[in-house]
Amino acid sequence: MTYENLDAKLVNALLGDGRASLRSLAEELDVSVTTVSNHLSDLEDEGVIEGYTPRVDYDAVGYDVTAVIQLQVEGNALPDITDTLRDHRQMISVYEVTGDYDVIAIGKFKDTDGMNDQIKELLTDPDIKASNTSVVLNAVSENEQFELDIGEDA
Amino acid sequence: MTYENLDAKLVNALLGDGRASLRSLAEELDVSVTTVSNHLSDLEDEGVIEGYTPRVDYDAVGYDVTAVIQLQVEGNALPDITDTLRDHRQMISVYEVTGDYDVIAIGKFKDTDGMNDQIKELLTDPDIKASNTSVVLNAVSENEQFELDIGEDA
DNA sequence: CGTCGAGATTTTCGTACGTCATCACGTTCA
DNA sequence: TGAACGTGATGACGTACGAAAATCTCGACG
Repeated sequence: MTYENLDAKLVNALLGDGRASLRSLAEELDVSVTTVSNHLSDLEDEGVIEGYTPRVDYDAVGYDVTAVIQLQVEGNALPDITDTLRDHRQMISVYEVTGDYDVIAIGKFKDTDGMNDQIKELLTDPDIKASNTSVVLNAVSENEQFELDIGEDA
Repeated sequence: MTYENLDAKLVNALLGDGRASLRSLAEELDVSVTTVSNHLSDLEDEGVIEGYTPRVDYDAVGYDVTAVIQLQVEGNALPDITDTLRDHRQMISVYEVTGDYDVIAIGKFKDTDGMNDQIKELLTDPDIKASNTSVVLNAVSENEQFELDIGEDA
């Protein structure tokens, strides 16, 4: 075939417009609609593309405060803590990490009061040994998805 | 009308499937296609929905390492640092924050060597007074977008 | 050891059909 | 008065299917 890395190009094109039609993608990549359809199905089956979402501006709907919460946790309680955090719907990312703290979580809140209430509630857990909360003053970039190198795919 | 919060429901439905057709959305929300089309256009114009993207599993394409980088920066150099970080394509989030550090950035890398190289390069900047890198052992959840309360919209 | 080619496999393509998005219009309902 | 609705027309869209092209496999031959 004429295209070495159609899959990567396809992902990159979709990163530009996640609702682009198969036809417009086909034209952009200079292949047939069928080929786009086949490759896209494959990418979805392989799990490279896990789904599609709108990019919601939470600021615009009243979630004005973002916070980065770092926790030191009793070792054996880690799964419980991370489960709890994940199930908090306003937690957008929860990471187990190396370093001074064991967990880093990022959450969004409607105001600092709501944030304080929720964080205080979390910290009642006796397995949390220490915590540190940083409030985001400015989200320079957030949840960016970068384009793939042409040459890498699944 | 019969629906108090069609906008929020519409956003939530799209969070479930960002490529859903207007017709399927209309059926799901029990309103007409015309209404869905109008509201969706409004949401996009208002900036509540900023666009659409595929959810790419970067693990599946070789970016196995995620790191959280915290920096202390000379005050007047902050804009330069955040600009530099944002322009690094592998940085998915860059926040200016309160607390012990001034900047928290989250990046994805193909391996720890690549990570070390990039981070070391960043830290050559004389305006960076201190830094702390945490490697993600387990991404419990990442870039989740939560559903809106029925009752809130733009 | 290199390469040749027939057959099998994979990939790409064009077509066709039913569905979809969009727009303009007038209507209904609170 | 404004928001939601229905209708109809038009061009675009997604998908299925078989044909065509490219690629791979592997034994045979020089």
